[in-house]
Amino acid sequence: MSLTKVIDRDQNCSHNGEPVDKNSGAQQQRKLGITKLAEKNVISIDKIKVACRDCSLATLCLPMGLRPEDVDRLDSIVKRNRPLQRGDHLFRADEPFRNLFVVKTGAVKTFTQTNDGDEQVVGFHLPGEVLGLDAIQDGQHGCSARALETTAICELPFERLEDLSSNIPSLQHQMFRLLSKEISQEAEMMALLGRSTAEERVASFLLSLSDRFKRRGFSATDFFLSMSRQEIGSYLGLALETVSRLFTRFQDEKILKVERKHVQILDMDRLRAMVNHQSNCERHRLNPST
Amino acid sequence: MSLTKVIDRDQNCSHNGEPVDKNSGAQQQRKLGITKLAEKNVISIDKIKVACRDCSLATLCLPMGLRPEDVDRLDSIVKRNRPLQRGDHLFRADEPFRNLFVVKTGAVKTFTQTNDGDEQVVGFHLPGEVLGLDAIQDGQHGCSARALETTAICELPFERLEDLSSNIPSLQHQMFRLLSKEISQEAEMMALLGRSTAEERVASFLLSLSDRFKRRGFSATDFFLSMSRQEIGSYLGLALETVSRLFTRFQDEKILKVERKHVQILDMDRLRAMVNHQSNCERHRLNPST
DNA sequence: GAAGCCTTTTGATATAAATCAAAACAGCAA
DNA sequence: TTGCTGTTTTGATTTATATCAAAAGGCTTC
Repeated sequence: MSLTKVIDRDQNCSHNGEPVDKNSGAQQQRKLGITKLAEKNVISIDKIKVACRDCSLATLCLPMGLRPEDVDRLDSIVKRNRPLQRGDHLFRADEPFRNLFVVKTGAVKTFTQTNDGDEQVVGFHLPGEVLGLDAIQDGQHGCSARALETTAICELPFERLEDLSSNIPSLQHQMFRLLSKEISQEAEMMALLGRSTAEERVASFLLSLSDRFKRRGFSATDFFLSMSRQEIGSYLGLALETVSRLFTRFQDEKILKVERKHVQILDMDRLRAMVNHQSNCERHRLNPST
Repeated sequence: MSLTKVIDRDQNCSHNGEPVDKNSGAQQQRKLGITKLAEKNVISIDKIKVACRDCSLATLCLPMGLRPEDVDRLDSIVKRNRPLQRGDHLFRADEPFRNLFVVKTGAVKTFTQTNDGDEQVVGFHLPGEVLGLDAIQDGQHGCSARALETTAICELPFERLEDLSSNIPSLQHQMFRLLSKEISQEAEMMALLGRSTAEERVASFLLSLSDRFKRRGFSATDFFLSMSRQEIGSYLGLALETVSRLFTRFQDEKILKVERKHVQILDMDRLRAMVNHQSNCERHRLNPST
């Protein structure tokens, strides 16, 4: 039956479900046997329908900082549909905008079409992250969104959210913060794309994922990528081959252990150092004539 | 006296003052004689203090779409200080966030510091554009802002703006739209930086300026750049030499006429075509083997 | 109006990363 | 199992753009 299949895929494709005990790494998550799988199946279905007040993402997501009664009012407008399968569209560019979406479990990519027809990835979205913010402006989506793996979504009708915001100052404040956060993250990404080397971009990308996983209760050093090298490259403005080569190099340098989609960060400090110093020291070192 | 000097500089450095009659190009703006200058002086001082309801930017700026009485309520919280001189800071990165700023006349750049000490430009802001939106999130500015020329600013205490938003649903809506617009513009910029050639970036940049000038009542084809090649390059992720070379090339190809900061767009269509087709056709044409 | 400073242009060269190409590998279906 | 398909890795080559360098041109100051 299809719900079983959902969970089945979730187990096989990725790890980005509900936060797990921090001691159990991604490896172990993957190796859950059939018996556990059935058990988890039930849990997952429950969790998809869980109310905001009981949701483990409450500290990351929109309800953050709201009073319990306000969380319930917010909850009352949230729609929770059946999970998306890998490859399913959440929305498409040019569709009319009606809802904001929050990733509950799984992962989503957003992308636009380039002139030459292939896609340009503009973002990866993990549990607790909100999609559709760019569409408020002119009432239609500026990018498409697709599930990278089995993904549960909370849907927030924007008009109702606006009404609620008018009546709950702390929710309005939270909305402003949310939108502002998106702006400053994008600005950081612009700086990365405008200035950095391939090495720095890939290092930044990994650190960003690591950090986001950590905040969601996953391992910061051991995780699965739910996107392809192609998609990473598109997001970072690099060729997929460049991404692959850097993964290999980082592995050779004992900074990472990479096995296809499975990444382990072995030397977080050196990864961080790349982001901080690469653009000055490293670069100049290559031109000793100066 | 210093106010005279303000206007004086405004005349000499740039054109981005109040919208002018569309027939008078940037060239003519520059050539205003001393008599006109004095006259304009008075007008400008008036205009700096003009209320939202009488402001020529009302259709671009925050009051857009508000009822007149709500515009007045908004106006009541706006602070208007004396203009900034070229090079003056509007705010600095890491300063606490208290206000949003709207450019009234002039132009502002926002930038961050890179590791190696020099600045990375993250945006250019023309009249009617709002600054500081990225700082709502964590209460401090993530970038610095400096006037590129003599610049008048409206200052909006954010807390009071939030209160007002709670009470004026259409203002809240306008705020959401504003923040969302910033998000989608930044996403577009990310796509540009991630994918495009230098040619396409410079073409995009010029088209964006042209469009924004046009909406502000200035000429779309004849304007002064208030930023240096260095700053343009930093913003577009290019070396200043590359920017200069492309200006020269566009001039050779009769697409532009460039004389230092003065730019005239001679062939808008070809400029547009570059943005639309460069990344596919042009690029592939260079590898006829495929 | 000469001197000095900064910005811009132009030229020569180096290089990081893209592109092209093909092999290796993993996942899936029959 | 075997073959098929799509992804990833690895290698060879090309190229767009950065970097280095120096000249030219404006603007400011004395």
